Amino acid sequence: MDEEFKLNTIAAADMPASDGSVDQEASSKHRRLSPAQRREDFIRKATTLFAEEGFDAGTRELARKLGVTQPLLYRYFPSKDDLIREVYKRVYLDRWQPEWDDMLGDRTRPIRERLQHFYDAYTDAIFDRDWIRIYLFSGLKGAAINKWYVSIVETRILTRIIEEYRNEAGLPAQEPAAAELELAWLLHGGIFYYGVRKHIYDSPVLEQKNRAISNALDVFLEGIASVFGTAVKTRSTAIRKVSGPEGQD
Amino acid sequence: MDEEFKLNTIAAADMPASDGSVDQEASSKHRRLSPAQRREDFIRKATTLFAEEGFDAGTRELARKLGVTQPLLYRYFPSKDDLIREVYKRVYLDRWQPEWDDMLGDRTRPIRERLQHFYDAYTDAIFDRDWIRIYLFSGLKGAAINKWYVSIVETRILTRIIEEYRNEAGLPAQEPAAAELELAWLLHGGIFYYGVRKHIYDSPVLEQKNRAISNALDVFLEGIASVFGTAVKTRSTAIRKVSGPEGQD
DNA sequence: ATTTAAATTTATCGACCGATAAATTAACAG
DNA sequence: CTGTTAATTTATCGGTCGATAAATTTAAAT
Repeated sequence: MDEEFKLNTIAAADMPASDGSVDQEASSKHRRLSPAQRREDFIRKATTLFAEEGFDAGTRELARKLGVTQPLLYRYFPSKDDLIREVYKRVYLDRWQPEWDDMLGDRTRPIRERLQHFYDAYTDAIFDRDWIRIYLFSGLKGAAINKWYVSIVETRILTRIIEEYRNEAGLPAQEPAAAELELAWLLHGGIFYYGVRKHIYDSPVLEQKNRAISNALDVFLEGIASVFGTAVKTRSTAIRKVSGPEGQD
Repeated sequence: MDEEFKLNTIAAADMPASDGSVDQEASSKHRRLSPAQRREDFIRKATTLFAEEGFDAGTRELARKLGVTQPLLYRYFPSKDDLIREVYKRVYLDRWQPEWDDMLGDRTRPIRERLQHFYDAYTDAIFDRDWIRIYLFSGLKGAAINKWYVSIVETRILTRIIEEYRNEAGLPAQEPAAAELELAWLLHGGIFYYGVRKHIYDSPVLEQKNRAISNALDVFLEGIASVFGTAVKTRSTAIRKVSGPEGQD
């Protein structure tokens, strides 16, 4: 893990969409694009192609989807691996929102509210077919950036969740124990798996994502309160029933 | 999902191991194996090869690992896809233990004990590098057997967990609501993700798997007890601290 | 020892892969 | 309209893929 990665600091670049299956545009036969635009299109289409078929998808199919020929790719990227690396960057780096760091640590608000706010926003960003499939494909490939990102999740999200919980519960501040981190992984992995079921298994999930998260947080916070032997005001609403579509309160 | 799958009913076949990187055996140059043994070797080695490199791994590399030539494969399998289907069967069907069904429904024991027993056994079977990687690779490929298995998890494990919890908590028996099932997925996915971190991300996890499961069950059962507005004796041990390696009780 | 059946290898095919070089053509400057 | 630059295409190479056919070799039967 020598290569250095750096999380997004500003909003991702916003360029024209061009999402159709074969981009032949309106006008004549061979339209010319600016190098920046063409390069952007390659990365964009490569992301969705690799997300669907894996990184073994062919460069010819990619070119076909862009309505260009295959060798053109090599005017913008020295090799297919370089293209893949650019896709990694888009997925892993550009989608991270700097404000997420602040959301979890904002002690002016109760932790329950912070967690809901964070996971609503975080899953809005990552529960995306392209993102989650590229994430798993790259994980299976053993890509360095995947391992790096896992460590980021641990330090910037999970460690913080434990720290903030201990603070709110009046427990002494300390480095989270391995077993405590593992509990944070339980929550995080449980929520993440919602996205896996939806976009990898193509399985039906509870339609209201925020409901699923809300219930998950209730269970988690009430659960660790009991397990830690501490009490913390956690529930967002009055105790009634598991809030789902059938009991629309 | 027209193809019918059938879960294992008896223990998986037990044939000689042959795990070395290149099986050239002791004796002479070209050893001949019985068709059954050779076929078995192909499936076995294909499982670990595909688990590592995905289903795009070449048939020549597979043959090389077995110390035979590539066309020999086609004497035992009509096509590579047929070999892959056999691998699927081994992973998805043969590892399922029929007794798991009974474990969760055995009302002579408290639900906490049943859950620990089940997840200890279940994860012993599936937290295996070959299993979990083949599982995700096939999921990403959209294999029918993967979707089928997800439905099996839902009906045979998660639905039952909710039913048994409701029973133990004295709640009226009823078809689990979608939001309740989603909570069971939270537990299941959280536990499953332990295996993903270990075998897909190659990330360090809490060494004692049963500890991680035990803590997960404590949080889950205490949590839903609060959320459901019910109380159920759940803790396995006295309330002390999150049981981890540091507080070895 | 000879014969026979089948397990295994050698040789090869057509398709596709990533990549390179050279020819072409669109767009723009004057 | 002409000339120049570079975006794009055409043509192609060497390698690998899954798969097939034919030759070979092992092992067992007689």
